[in-house]
Amino acid sequence: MERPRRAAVLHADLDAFYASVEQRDDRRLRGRPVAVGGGVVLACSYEAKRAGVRTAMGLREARGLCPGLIVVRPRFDAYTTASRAVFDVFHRTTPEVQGVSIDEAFLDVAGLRHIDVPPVEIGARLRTQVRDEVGLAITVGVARTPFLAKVASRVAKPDGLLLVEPDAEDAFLHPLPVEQLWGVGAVTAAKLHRHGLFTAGDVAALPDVALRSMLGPAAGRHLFAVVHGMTSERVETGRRRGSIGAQRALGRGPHRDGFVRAALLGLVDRVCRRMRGAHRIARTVVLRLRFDDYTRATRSHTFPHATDSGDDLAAAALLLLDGVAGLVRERGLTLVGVALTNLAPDDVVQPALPLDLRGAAGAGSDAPRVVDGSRRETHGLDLAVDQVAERFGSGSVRRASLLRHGEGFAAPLLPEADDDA
DNA sequence: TCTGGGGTCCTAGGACCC
DNA sequence: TCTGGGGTCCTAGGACCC
Repeated sequence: MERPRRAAVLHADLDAFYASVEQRDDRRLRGRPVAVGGGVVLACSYEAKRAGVRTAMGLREARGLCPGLIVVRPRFDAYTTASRAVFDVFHRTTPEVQGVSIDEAFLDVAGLRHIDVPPVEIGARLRTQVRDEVGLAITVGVARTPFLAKVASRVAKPDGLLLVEPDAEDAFLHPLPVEQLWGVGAVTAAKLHRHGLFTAGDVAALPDVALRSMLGPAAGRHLFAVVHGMTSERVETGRRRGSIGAQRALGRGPHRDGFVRAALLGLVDRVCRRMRGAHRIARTVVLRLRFDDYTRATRSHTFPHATDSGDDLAAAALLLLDGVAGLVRERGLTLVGVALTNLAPDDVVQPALPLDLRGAAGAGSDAPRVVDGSRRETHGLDLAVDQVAERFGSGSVRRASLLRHGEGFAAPLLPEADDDA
Protein backbone atom coordinates (compact mmCIF):
# COMPACT_ATOMS: atom_id res chain seq x y z
CA MET A 1 0.00 0.00 0.00
CA GLU A 2 1.31 3.39 -0.93
CA ARG A 3 2.03 5.65 1.99
CA PRO A 4 0.17 8.95 1.92
CA ARG A 5 2.43 11.71 0.72
CA ARG A 6 2.30 14.19 3.52
CA ALA A 7 4.44 17.14 4.46
CA ALA A 8 5.27 16.21 8.05
CA VAL A 9 8.93 17.13 8.43
CA LEU A 10 9.80 20.43 10.05
CA HIS A 11 13.15 22.13 9.71
CA ALA A 12 13.53 24.71 12.45
CA ASP A 13 16.41 27.13 12.12
CA LEU A 14 17.21 30.04 14.44
CA ASP A 15 17.84 33.29 12.61
CA ALA A 16 21.36 34.78 12.77
CA PHE A 17 21.72 32.80 15.96
CA TYR A 18 24.77 34.23 17.76
CA ALA A 19 23.93 37.79 16.73
CA SER A 20 20.31 37.36 17.81
CA VAL A 21 21.37 36.17 21.27
CA GLU A 22 23.55 39.28 21.58
CA GLN A 23 20.68 41.53 20.53
CA ARG A 24 18.33 39.78 22.93
CA ASP A 25 20.72 40.25 25.85
CA ASP A 26 21.73 43.85 25.10
CA ARG A 27 18.89 46.09 24.01
CA ARG A 28 21.35 48.70 22.73
CA LEU A 29 22.20 46.27 19.91
CA ARG A 30 18.62 45.84 18.71
CA GLY A 31 17.93 47.26 15.30
CA ARG A 32 21.65 47.87 14.76
CA PRO A 33 24.12 46.05 12.50
CA VAL A 34 25.91 43.56 14.75
CA ALA A 35 28.68 41.11 13.96
CA VAL A 36 29.86 38.45 16.37
CA GLY A 37 33.45 37.50 15.92
CA GLY A 38 37.12 38.16 16.31
CA GLY A 39 39.23 38.23 13.21
CA VAL A 40 36.37 36.94 11.08
CA VAL A 41 32.61 37.26 11.24
CA LEU A 42 31.08 34.23 12.96
CA ALA A 43 27.53 35.53 12.65
CA CYS A 44 25.88 38.81 11.83
CA SER A 45 22.48 40.41 12.32
CA TYR A 46 20.12 41.01 9.43
CA GLU A 47 20.87 44.73 9.65
CA ALA A 48 24.51 43.88 8.91
CA LYS A 49 23.54 41.40 6.20
CA ARG A 50 21.64 44.13 4.40
CA ALA A 51 24.91 46.07 4.18
CA GLY A 52 26.62 43.07 2.59
CA VAL A 53 28.30 41.56 5.65
CA ARG A 54 28.60 37.78 5.47
CA THR A 55 29.68 34.93 7.69
CA ALA A 56 33.40 34.06 7.45
CA MET A 57 34.22 37.51 6.09
CA GLY A 58 37.24 39.30 7.56
CA LEU A 59 36.25 41.97 10.07
CA ARG A 60 38.15 44.66 8.23
CA GLU A 61 36.20 44.03 5.07
CA ALA A 62 32.97 43.88 7.05
CA ARG A 63 33.66 47.28 8.61
CA GLY A 64 34.40 48.67 5.18
CA LEU A 65 31.01 47.54 3.90
CA CYS A 66 29.15 48.61 7.00
CA PRO A 67 30.73 51.60 8.75
CA GLY A 68 28.34 51.49 11.73
CA LEU A 69 29.00 47.82 12.39
CA ILE A 70 29.10 46.87 16.07
CA VAL A 71 31.47 43.98 16.69
CA VAL A 72 31.04 41.88 19.81
CA ARG A 73 33.14 39.00 21.06
CA PRO A 74 31.41 35.63 21.02
CA ARG A 75 29.92 34.28 24.27
CA PHE A 76 29.70 30.57 23.54
CA ASP A 77 28.25 29.72 26.94
CA ALA A 78 25.28 31.98 26.25
CA TYR A 79 24.71 30.33 22.87
CA THR A 80 24.87 26.84 24.34
CA THR A 81 22.34 27.79 27.02
CA ALA A 82 19.99 29.32 24.45
CA SER A 83 20.36 26.27 22.22
CA ARG A 84 19.42 23.92 25.05
CA ALA A 85 16.32 25.94 25.78
CA VAL A 86 15.26 25.84 22.14
CA PHE A 87 15.92 22.10 21.84
CA ASP A 88 13.81 21.64 24.96
CA VAL A 89 10.91 23.19 23.03
CA PHE A 90 11.66 20.83 20.12
CA HIS A 91 11.57 17.76 22.35
CA ARG A 92 8.30 18.82 23.91
CA THR A 93 6.88 19.08 20.40
CA THR A 94 7.92 15.60 19.26
CA PRO A 95 10.32 12.88 20.39
CA GLU A 96 11.56 12.60 16.82
CA VAL A 97 14.21 15.32 16.77
CA GLN A 98 17.39 15.25 14.71
CA GLY A 99 19.81 17.98 15.72
CA VAL A 100 21.77 19.32 12.76
CA SER A 101 23.83 21.95 14.54
CA ILE A 102 23.67 24.26 17.53
CA ASP A 103 20.87 26.30 15.95
CA GLU A 104 18.82 23.95 13.76
CA ALA A 105 17.02 20.62 13.81
CA PHE A 106 14.62 18.41 11.90
CA LEU A 107 11.39 17.38 13.61
CA ASP A 108 9.18 14.54 12.46
CA VAL A 109 5.57 15.35 13.34
CA ALA A 110 3.91 12.50 11.49
CA GLY A 111 3.33 10.53 14.70
CA LEU A 112 0.02 9.65 16.29
CA ARG A 113 0.13 12.43 18.82
CA HIS A 114 -0.10 14.92 15.96
CA ILE A 115 -2.74 13.13 13.95
CA ASP A 116 -5.32 15.91 14.23
CA VAL A 117 -2.96 18.86 13.96
CA PRO A 118 -1.66 19.96 10.57
CA PRO A 119 2.17 20.09 10.57
CA VAL A 120 2.15 23.70 9.48
CA GLU A 121 0.11 24.50 12.58
CA ILE A 122 2.68 22.71 14.73
CA GLY A 123 5.36 24.79 13.06
CA ALA A 124 3.50 27.99 13.83
CA ARG A 125 3.11 27.02 17.49
CA LEU A 126 6.77 26.12 17.68
CA ARG A 127 7.75 29.55 16.45
CA THR A 128 5.54 31.24 19.02
CA GLN A 129 6.88 29.08 21.82
CA VAL A 130 10.52 29.75 20.97
CA ARG A 131 9.78 33.45 20.73
CA ASP A 132 7.94 33.53 24.08
CA GLU A 133 10.19 31.22 26.07
CA VAL A 134 13.66 31.93 24.69
CA GLY A 135 13.18 35.34 23.08
CA LEU A 136 14.56 34.34 19.68
CA ALA A 137 13.18 34.33 16.15
CA ILE A 138 13.11 30.96 14.44
CA THR A 139 12.18 30.06 10.89
CA VAL A 140 10.37 26.82 10.09
CA GLY A 141 10.14 24.98 6.80
CA VAL A 142 7.56 22.21 6.43
CA ALA A 143 7.81 19.54 3.74
CA ARG A 144 7.70 15.84 2.96
CA THR A 145 11.49 15.34 3.28
CA PRO A 146 14.18 16.85 5.48
CA PHE A 147 15.94 18.17 2.41
CA LEU A 148 12.89 20.04 1.15
CA ALA A 149 12.11 21.33 4.64
CA LYS A 150 15.65 22.64 4.89
CA VAL A 151 15.43 24.47 1.58
CA ALA A 152 11.99 25.78 2.57
CA SER A 153 13.32 27.33 5.77
CA ARG A 154 16.22 28.82 3.87
CA VAL A 155 13.81 30.48 1.46
CA ALA A 156 11.50 31.62 4.29
CA LYS A 157 14.20 33.37 6.35
CA PRO A 158 14.12 35.52 8.36
CA ASP A 159 11.39 34.88 10.91
CA GLY A 160 9.20 32.94 8.49
CA LEU A 161 7.13 29.83 8.03
CA LEU A 162 6.83 28.04 4.70
CA LEU A 163 4.92 24.90 3.76
CA VAL A 164 5.82 22.98 0.63
CA GLU A 165 2.89 20.72 -0.26
CA PRO A 166 3.87 17.39 -1.85
CA ASP A 167 2.11 18.27 -5.11
CA ALA A 168 3.92 21.60 -5.32
CA GLU A 169 7.48 20.41 -4.80
CA ASP A 170 8.68 20.88 -8.37
CA ALA A 171 7.01 24.27 -8.61
CA PHE A 172 8.82 25.31 -5.44
CA LEU A 173 12.20 23.79 -6.20
CA HIS A 174 12.77 24.22 -9.92
CA PRO A 175 12.92 28.02 -10.12
CA LEU A 176 15.53 28.17 -7.34
CA PRO A 177 19.16 28.91 -8.21
CA VAL A 178 21.37 25.85 -7.70
CA GLU A 179 23.22 27.66 -4.90
CA GLN A 180 20.08 27.46 -2.79
CA LEU A 181 20.22 23.67 -2.77
CA TRP A 182 21.65 22.23 0.41
CA GLY A 183 24.95 20.57 -0.47
CA VAL A 184 25.71 22.66 -3.53
CA GLY A 185 28.58 24.97 -2.67
CA ALA A 186 30.81 27.29 -4.64
CA VAL A 187 32.74 24.55 -6.45
CA THR A 188 29.72 22.52 -7.52
CA ALA A 189 27.78 25.63 -8.50
CA ALA A 190 30.66 26.78 -10.70
CA LYS A 191 30.78 23.36 -12.41
CA LEU A 192 27.06 23.49 -13.09
CA HIS A 193 27.31 27.05 -14.39
CA ARG A 194 30.01 26.00 -16.83
CA HIS A 195 27.48 23.55 -18.27
CA GLY A 196 24.87 26.25 -18.57
CA LEU A 197 22.87 25.05 -15.55
CA PHE A 198 21.66 27.79 -13.22
CA THR A 199 18.42 26.62 -11.64
CA ALA A 200 17.26 23.38 -10.07
CA GLY A 201 14.91 23.04 -13.04
CA ASP A 202 17.86 23.20 -15.46
CA VAL A 203 19.47 20.35 -13.55
CA ALA A 204 16.22 18.37 -13.42
CA ALA A 205 16.14 18.27 -17.22
CA LEU A 206 19.33 16.17 -17.24
CA PRO A 207 19.60 12.38 -16.96
CA ASP A 208 21.44 11.11 -13.91
CA VAL A 209 24.35 9.73 -15.95
CA ALA A 210 25.11 13.26 -17.14
CA LEU A 211 25.20 14.52 -13.56
CA ARG A 212 27.33 11.62 -12.43
CA SER A 213 29.94 12.23 -15.08
CA MET A 214 29.89 15.94 -14.30
CA LEU A 215 30.15 15.71 -10.51
CA GLY A 216 31.28 12.19 -9.69
CA PRO A 217 29.12 9.22 -8.73
CA ALA A 218 27.97 10.19 -5.26
CA ALA A 219 27.51 13.91 -5.79
CA GLY A 220 25.80 13.31 -9.13
CA ARG A 221 23.40 10.75 -7.73
CA HIS A 222 22.64 13.00 -4.79
CA LEU A 223 21.90 16.04 -6.90
CA PHE A 224 19.68 13.99 -9.20
CA ALA A 225 17.70 12.79 -6.18
CA VAL A 226 17.52 16.33 -4.83
CA VAL A 227 16.02 17.98 -7.91
CA HIS A 228 13.45 15.19 -8.29
CA GLY A 229 12.33 15.21 -4.68
CA MET A 230 13.70 11.71 -4.18
CA THR A 231 15.72 12.26 -1.01
CA SER A 232 14.92 10.29 2.13
CA GLU A 233 11.76 11.12 4.08
CA ARG A 234 13.26 9.97 7.37
CA VAL A 235 14.28 12.15 10.24
CA GLU A 236 17.21 10.32 11.78
CA THR A 237 17.11 10.46 15.53
CA GLY A 238 19.78 8.91 17.67
CA ARG A 239 22.69 9.69 15.42
CA ARG A 240 26.00 9.98 17.19
CA ARG A 241 28.88 12.27 16.55
CA GLY A 242 31.51 10.72 14.34
CA SER A 243 34.45 12.80 15.50
CA ILE A 244 35.53 15.19 18.22
CA GLY A 245 38.09 17.84 17.46
CA ALA A 246 39.68 21.09 18.53
CA GLN A 247 41.94 23.51 16.75
CA ARG A 248 43.78 26.69 17.43
CA ALA A 249 44.95 29.52 15.22
CA LEU A 250 48.54 30.36 16.07
CA GLY A 251 48.97 33.58 14.12
CA ARG A 252 51.83 34.20 11.75
CA GLY A 253 55.03 32.44 12.65
CA PRO A 254 57.69 31.56 13.02
CA HIS A 255 56.68 29.72 16.16
CA ARG A 256 59.06 28.06 18.54
CA ASP A 257 58.85 24.29 18.45
CA GLY A 258 58.00 24.07 22.13
CA PHE A 259 55.13 26.50 21.66
CA VAL A 260 53.55 24.39 18.92
CA ARG A 261 53.97 21.18 20.87
CA ALA A 262 52.44 22.75 23.96
CA ALA A 263 49.51 24.03 21.91
CA LEU A 264 48.99 20.58 20.45
CA LEU A 265 49.10 18.92 23.86
CA GLY A 266 46.55 21.42 25.15
CA LEU A 267 44.23 20.52 22.28
CA VAL A 268 44.65 16.79 22.86
CA ASP A 269 43.83 17.33 26.52
CA ARG A 270 40.69 19.24 25.58
CA VAL A 271 39.37 16.68 23.12
CA CYS A 272 40.16 13.80 25.47
CA ARG A 273 38.19 15.52 28.21
CA ARG A 274 35.23 16.03 25.89
CA MET A 275 35.48 12.47 24.62
CA ARG A 276 35.36 11.05 28.15
CA GLY A 277 32.46 13.36 28.93
CA ALA A 278 30.63 11.87 25.96
CA HIS A 279 31.55 8.31 27.05
CA ARG A 280 33.38 7.58 23.84
CA ILE A 281 36.77 6.17 22.95
CA ALA A 282 38.69 6.82 19.75
CA ARG A 283 40.79 4.68 17.47
CA THR A 284 42.15 7.34 15.12
CA VAL A 285 43.89 10.60 15.88
CA VAL A 286 44.10 13.20 13.11
CA LEU A 287 46.55 16.09 13.10
CA ARG A 288 45.33 19.10 11.13
CA LEU A 289 47.61 21.87 9.95
CA ARG A 290 47.19 25.09 8.08
CA PHE A 291 50.08 27.07 6.66
CA ASP A 292 50.97 30.68 5.84
CA ASP A 293 49.73 30.25 2.27
CA TYR A 294 46.42 28.76 3.50
CA THR A 295 47.22 25.34 2.18
CA ARG A 296 46.26 22.56 4.53
CA ALA A 297 47.54 19.14 5.46
CA THR A 298 46.33 16.31 7.62
CA ARG A 299 48.14 13.33 9.07
CA SER A 300 46.51 10.51 10.90
CA HIS A 301 47.30 7.43 12.90
CA THR A 302 44.93 4.59 13.66
CA PHE A 303 45.44 2.46 16.74
CA PRO A 304 44.57 -1.24 16.66
CA HIS A 305 42.00 -0.53 19.36
CA ALA A 306 40.08 2.45 20.59
CA THR A 307 41.35 4.29 23.64
CA ASP A 308 40.68 7.32 25.77
CA SER A 309 44.22 7.44 27.08
CA GLY A 310 45.46 11.00 26.83
CA ASP A 311 49.04 9.73 26.99
CA ASP A 312 48.69 7.48 23.99
CA LEU A 313 46.76 9.99 21.91
CA ALA A 314 49.21 12.76 22.79
CA ALA A 315 52.19 10.55 21.93
CA ALA A 316 50.66 9.73 18.56
CA ALA A 317 49.84 13.40 17.87
CA LEU A 318 53.40 14.48 18.68
CA LEU A 319 54.85 11.81 16.42
CA LEU A 320 52.60 12.93 13.61
CA LEU A 321 53.81 16.48 14.18
CA ASP A 322 57.42 15.33 14.01
CA GLY A 323 56.61 13.73 10.69
CA VAL A 324 55.64 17.05 9.11
CA ALA A 325 58.52 19.11 10.48
CA GLY A 326 59.75 19.71 6.93
CA LEU A 327 56.40 21.03 5.74
CA VAL A 328 56.13 23.27 8.77
CA ARG A 329 59.58 24.73 8.11
CA GLU A 330 58.84 25.32 4.45
CA ARG A 331 55.39 26.80 4.63
CA GLY A 332 55.07 28.28 8.12
CA LEU A 333 52.39 27.04 10.47
CA THR A 334 49.32 29.17 11.26
CA LEU A 335 46.89 26.65 12.68
CA VAL A 336 47.13 23.37 14.50
CA GLY A 337 44.24 21.07 15.24
CA VAL A 338 43.51 17.58 16.41
CA ALA A 339 40.49 15.39 15.81
CA LEU A 340 39.58 12.02 17.22
CA THR A 341 37.60 9.79 14.91
CA ASN A 342 36.60 6.16 14.59
CA LEU A 343 34.73 6.68 17.83
CA ALA A 344 33.19 3.84 19.78
CA PRO A 345 31.16 3.69 22.99
CA ASP A 346 33.28 3.32 26.11
CA ASP A 347 30.97 0.89 27.89
CA VAL A 348 32.88 -2.19 26.85
CA VAL A 349 35.88 -2.44 29.14
CA GLN A 350 38.99 -3.46 27.30
CA PRO A 351 40.79 -5.86 29.58
CA ALA A 352 44.54 -5.71 29.85
CA LEU A 353 46.09 -9.05 29.00
CA PRO A 354 49.75 -8.96 29.94
CA LEU A 355 51.69 -11.70 28.26
CA ASP A 356 54.95 -12.04 26.52
CA LEU A 357 54.07 -10.48 23.22
CA ARG A 358 57.42 -11.16 21.70
CA GLY A 359 56.91 -14.83 22.42
CA ALA A 360 53.48 -14.69 20.90
CA ALA A 361 54.89 -13.03 17.84
CA GLY A 362 57.37 -15.83 17.49
CA ALA A 363 54.57 -18.35 17.27
CA GLY A 364 54.04 -17.40 13.65
CA SER A 365 50.74 -18.35 12.13
CA ASP A 366 49.60 -19.88 15.40
CA ALA A 367 49.92 -16.54 17.16
CA PRO A 368 46.78 -15.53 19.02
CA ARG A 369 44.51 -13.48 16.86
CA VAL A 370 42.88 -10.47 18.29
CA VAL A 371 39.40 -9.56 17.27
CA ASP A 372 38.67 -5.95 16.68
CA GLY A 373 34.94 -5.58 16.75
CA SER A 374 34.90 -2.47 14.64
CA ARG A 375 35.86 -4.44 11.58
CA ARG A 376 35.86 -7.95 10.32
CA GLU A 377 39.57 -8.50 9.95
CA THR A 378 41.94 -9.77 12.58
CA HIS A 379 45.59 -9.08 13.16
CA GLY A 380 48.22 -11.58 13.99
CA LEU A 381 49.95 -10.15 17.03
CA ASP A 382 53.33 -10.42 15.36
CA LEU A 383 52.29 -7.99 12.67
CA ALA A 384 50.66 -5.55 15.04
CA VAL A 385 53.60 -5.49 17.41
CA ASP A 386 56.02 -4.84 14.62
CA GLN A 387 53.87 -2.07 13.26
CA VAL A 388 53.74 -0.36 16.61
CA ALA A 389 57.44 -0.79 17.17
CA GLU A 390 58.18 0.67 13.78
CA ARG A 391 56.03 3.71 14.24
CA PHE A 392 56.47 4.47 17.89
CA GLY A 393 59.75 2.83 18.83
CA SER A 394 60.10 -0.42 20.66
CA GLY A 395 59.57 1.29 24.01
CA SER A 396 55.92 1.87 23.28
CA VAL A 397 55.15 -1.67 22.27
CA ARG A 398 54.00 -2.74 25.72
CA ARG A 399 51.63 0.16 26.24
CA ALA A 400 50.20 -0.07 22.76
CA SER A 401 49.82 -3.78 23.15
CA LEU A 402 47.59 -3.31 26.14
CA LEU A 403 45.23 -1.35 23.99
CA ARG A 404 45.00 -4.23 21.64
CA HIS A 405 43.80 -6.79 24.10
CA GLY A 406 40.13 -6.03 23.99
CA GLU A 407 38.64 -9.27 22.87
CA GLY A 408 35.17 -8.09 23.85
CA PHE A 409 35.21 -4.85 21.97
CA ALA A 410 32.48 -5.82 19.59
CA ALA A 411 29.63 -3.44 20.29
CA PRO A 412 28.29 -1.67 17.24
CA LEU A 413 27.68 2.03 17.46
CA LEU A 414 24.62 2.47 19.61
CA PRO A 415 22.09 5.21 19.30
CA GLU A 416 22.52 7.58 22.16
CA ALA A 417 20.16 9.94 23.88
CA ASP A 418 22.52 12.84 24.20
CA ASP A 419 26.10 13.67 23.53
CA ASP A 420 28.27 16.32 25.11
CA ALA A 421 26.95 18.92 22.72
C1' DT B 1 40.73 41.18 2.79
C1' DC B 2 44.35 37.59 4.17
C1' DT B 3 40.71 33.73 7.34
C1' DG B 4 37.36 30.73 13.36
C1' DG B 5 36.15 26.65 15.27
C1' DG B 6 33.57 23.18 15.00
C1' DG B 7 31.69 19.20 12.06
C1' DT B 8 29.96 15.64 7.79
C1' DC B 9 30.63 12.91 3.71
C1' DC B 10 33.15 11.40 -0.53
C1' DT B 11 37.26 10.03 -3.41
C1' DA B 12 41.33 7.71 -4.64
C1' DG B 13 45.45 4.96 -4.17
C1' DG B 14 48.00 1.44 -1.77
C1' DA B 15 48.15 -2.60 1.35
C1' DC B 16 46.23 -6.65 2.27
C1' DC B 17 43.03 -10.61 2.16
C1' DC B 18 40.29 -14.37 -0.01
C1' DT C 1 54.49 -18.94 -11.04
C1' DC C 2 51.47 -15.66 -13.02
C1' DT C 3 47.06 -13.36 -13.45
C1' DG C 4 42.40 -11.80 -12.00
C1' DG C 5 38.32 -10.09 -9.38
C1' DG C 6 36.13 -8.50 -5.25
C1' DG C 7 36.31 -6.61 -0.85
C1' DT C 8 37.99 -3.87 3.41
C1' DC C 9 41.01 -0.78 5.77
C1' DC C 10 44.11 3.15 6.15
C1' DT C 11 45.68 7.58 4.69
C1' DA C 12 45.33 12.14 2.65
C1' DG C 13 42.81 15.45 0.47
C1' DG C 14 38.62 18.01 -0.92
C1' DA C 15 33.82 19.86 -0.85
C1' DC C 16 30.46 21.34 1.98
C1' DC C 17 27.78 22.79 6.19
C1' DC C 18 26.85 26.10 10.31
